[in-house]
Amino acid sequence: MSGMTSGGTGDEPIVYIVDDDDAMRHSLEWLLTPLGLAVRSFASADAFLAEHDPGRTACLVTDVRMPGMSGLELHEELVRRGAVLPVIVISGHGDVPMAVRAMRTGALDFIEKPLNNQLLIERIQQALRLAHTRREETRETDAIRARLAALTAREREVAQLVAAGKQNKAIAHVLGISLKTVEIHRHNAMEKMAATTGADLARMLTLVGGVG
Amino acid sequence: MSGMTSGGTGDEPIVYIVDDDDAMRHSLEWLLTPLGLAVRSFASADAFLAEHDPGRTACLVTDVRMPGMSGLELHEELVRRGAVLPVIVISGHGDVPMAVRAMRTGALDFIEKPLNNQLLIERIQQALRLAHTRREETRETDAIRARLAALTAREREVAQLVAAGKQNKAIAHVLGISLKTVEIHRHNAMEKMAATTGADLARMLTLVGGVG
DNA sequence: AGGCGGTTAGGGGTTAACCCCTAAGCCGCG
DNA sequence: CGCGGCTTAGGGGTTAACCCCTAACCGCCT
Repeated sequence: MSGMTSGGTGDEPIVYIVDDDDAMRHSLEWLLTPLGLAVRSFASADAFLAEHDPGRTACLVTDVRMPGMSGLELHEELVRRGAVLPVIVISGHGDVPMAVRAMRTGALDFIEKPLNNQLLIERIQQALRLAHTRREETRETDAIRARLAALTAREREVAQLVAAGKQNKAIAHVLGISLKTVEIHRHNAMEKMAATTGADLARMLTLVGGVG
Repeated sequence: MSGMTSGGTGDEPIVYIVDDDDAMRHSLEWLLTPLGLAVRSFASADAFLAEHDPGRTACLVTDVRMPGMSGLELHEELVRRGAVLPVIVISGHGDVPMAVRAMRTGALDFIEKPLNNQLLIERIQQALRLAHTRREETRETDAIRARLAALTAREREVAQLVAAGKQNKAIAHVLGISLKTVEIHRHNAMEKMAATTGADLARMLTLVGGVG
């Protein structure tokens, strides 16, 4: 469930900025762009949610206090949506409970204004590295999921039983079909999944959560 | 690397309290004990580090400001030591950076004084549930590690190659020994590891990080 | 010196996995 | 209606895995 949105090759990392304050957005753009970072900024959480590309290697820098949806609510909404992009929350009038809430939601950091530019840049670079790592980690599982989706229903059933270490005979008994048929499905599944051995198949399915 | 300390059966969860303020410690004891919770309190981080049982299902409630090692330093030291117990940090004079630091270190929560007893109890119960879950998760891997340690060097080598999906013939070639010998080691390894199939073995070794 | 655990190796047989080929019934789509 | 994809199934052969038994060599400890 990641990385299969917006097929473009746009793989350079991007920094999303969400802040209702025009001056702050521009100031951040002026700070980050010279570093060779791609920046895309939004004046509201809704604008960000509507227009950003969830499939991209990116991080988000969001202010807390904004008209409409707050930065914290935006963060929580992203988590609800299963987003994986690292989030840095900034705030002009933050307090401890607010910071704790942001961190519990999974923010990489909660930074108070006035911003320490050096610290912010460091965090953003850390966030992008993290985004890249997560992307790498999901790359293989995405490929596996894609191949898994190409299996027929029967092949998937057989594949799961194979991955569980059952032998063909047992699988045939469980599914109420012939040993020969199991061998066919097993072979097709292994081929479609590009698995060399049964252990390979098992590894792939557990990576994807095929056991449940 | 967990749960193999202090062999006692003491499996009822315990709440560790670290605070230099006698009144606060006693107040927490009086709050928690009536709930049926085992409580053990310490007046300093050093005392806690010296006397607590790292193998136990437990959580830690620690104040930040204390003579000697602070609560944050204690938390960081525990993380360095690979501890897995959930930590709740409480503070009378906390600020945002302090809260962020605690949360980044992995605290479950950072709570300001005066304490909201109901909230604290809730968090402690959540922490103990989490500790229990983590313990369950490490229980199997601990058992696997123990069985793995009972293998001879040769058996471990063979087991890893088996788990990698290699067939006996290939393993024999790699190790420069006879197919027969591989079969013996394989059989012994499977028996000692209580694995029914090669896939089982693979699962165990990856759980323990046997591939890395 | 004898015993014990680890490593090595073979004989011989059974079962399971894998490979190639054929083939039939079913269902949807052009 | 025929074609293709999915599922079903068998024949027949090769290879690999698994099981039981014997047996040698080495190092270490009693």
